[in-house]
Amino acid sequence: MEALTRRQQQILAWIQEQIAKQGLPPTRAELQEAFRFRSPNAAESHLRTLARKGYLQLQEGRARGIRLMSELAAEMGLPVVGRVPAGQPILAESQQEGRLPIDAQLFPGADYLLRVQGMSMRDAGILDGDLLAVQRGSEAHNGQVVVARVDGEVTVKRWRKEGHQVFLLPENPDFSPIVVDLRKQDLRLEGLVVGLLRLGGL
Amino acid sequence: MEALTRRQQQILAWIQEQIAKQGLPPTRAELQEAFRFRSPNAAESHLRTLARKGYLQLQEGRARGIRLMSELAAEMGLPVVGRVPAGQPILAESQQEGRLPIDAQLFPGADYLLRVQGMSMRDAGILDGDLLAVQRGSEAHNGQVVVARVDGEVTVKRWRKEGHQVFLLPENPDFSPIVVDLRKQDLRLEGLVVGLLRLGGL
DNA sequence: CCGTTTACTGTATAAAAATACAGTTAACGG
DNA sequence: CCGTTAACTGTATTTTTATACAGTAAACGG
Repeated sequence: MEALTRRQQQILAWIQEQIAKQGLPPTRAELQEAFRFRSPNAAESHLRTLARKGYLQLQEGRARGIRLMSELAAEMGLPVVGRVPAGQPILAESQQEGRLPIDAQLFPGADYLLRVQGMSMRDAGILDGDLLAVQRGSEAHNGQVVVARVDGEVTVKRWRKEGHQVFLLPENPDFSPIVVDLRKQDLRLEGLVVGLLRLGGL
Repeated sequence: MEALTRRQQQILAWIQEQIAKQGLPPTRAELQEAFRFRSPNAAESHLRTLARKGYLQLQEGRARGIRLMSELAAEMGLPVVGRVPAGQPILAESQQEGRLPIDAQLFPGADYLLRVQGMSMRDAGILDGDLLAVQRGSEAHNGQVVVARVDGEVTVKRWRKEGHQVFLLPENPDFSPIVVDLRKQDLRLEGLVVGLLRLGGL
């Protein structure tokens, strides 16, 4: 996204503040008043610039027809990803079950929701069918619950790295740890689990 | 707050929907269009009525100057309830930790979020610190996970009723079932667990 | 150096939006 | 049964609001 000048940042920030405080986007005249412009066109052209740079959308002919893009993005919620076939990228359109209207602030940083299959993380309170909020990333600390891909298969496990070996630890004594030798096997860290959602009762 | 007629409820609901979907309160003309009124005054007088009854505020002379009352605004999302002292009602203001911006559609029917204390439901995937979405109600089927109050204490357990006895079953062998004889002891069913939310990684 | 962008002033005007006034019909409540 | 409220129709008239057009001055970028 194209960068903003200091003035443009001030104006965008003020618009965001107005929406938060007043519950309404401002008019050109209100923007003019707030910044002591002597011409409504100063407001108009700032809005056009912000729209051109992709920070907001203007709805023509509508009073207060200003829509922040951040607002639009937040409204889209998070995609829900189901079974991921070996080799397929996680966010492939074909794997998406849909979207859930989740506020971006709820799981900060989350990129998608992954439906859990199996009971290998049972003792960490992660059950079959649960939705995990996943933040994409390729680095993890030992002990974090991660989404990883070993030989094309996507799995959720606790991460432990020691030298050239990675241990993907289940949290269920019925399952065995997966040991990956990075010199011999392919391992890809897809992301970190940053939250969990279970819909419906038990 | 004064009650609304069915028509007024429809109109208020539509206004709320518009604000959520469009990011803007509607104009009189948009309300007229949506409900196929042949006069803008139909919209105007409905708005006045809703304002008079305290459901919204009209800012005169401002385009789209409709503001849902703070109570309604505050009621967006769900309240988060923490430790509930014996005897206190669950939704007592003093016990609320805050609110989380959760879309009503996410956990249909949920009235509040209850923070779990302890590990008695561990094997049902409910861990200490988790948030349970609770639907208030005083009836449960055997096998459902419920929020109940025994002798003033709030607890989360699996429900089983047999005649005049209720078994509140933990899901952790380290804990013992609570057996309540309805003829001798006080038991109140506070609600059903309809979802679970775990914020942050593990 | 010269074209482009930023950041405005100043003046107009058409369209959108709020809002007043005058009615009608049906239901509701005492 | 009669006053009141709800739920509208129909017409007008301001105010707000968006937005076009014509400029200016300074900064920026190659």
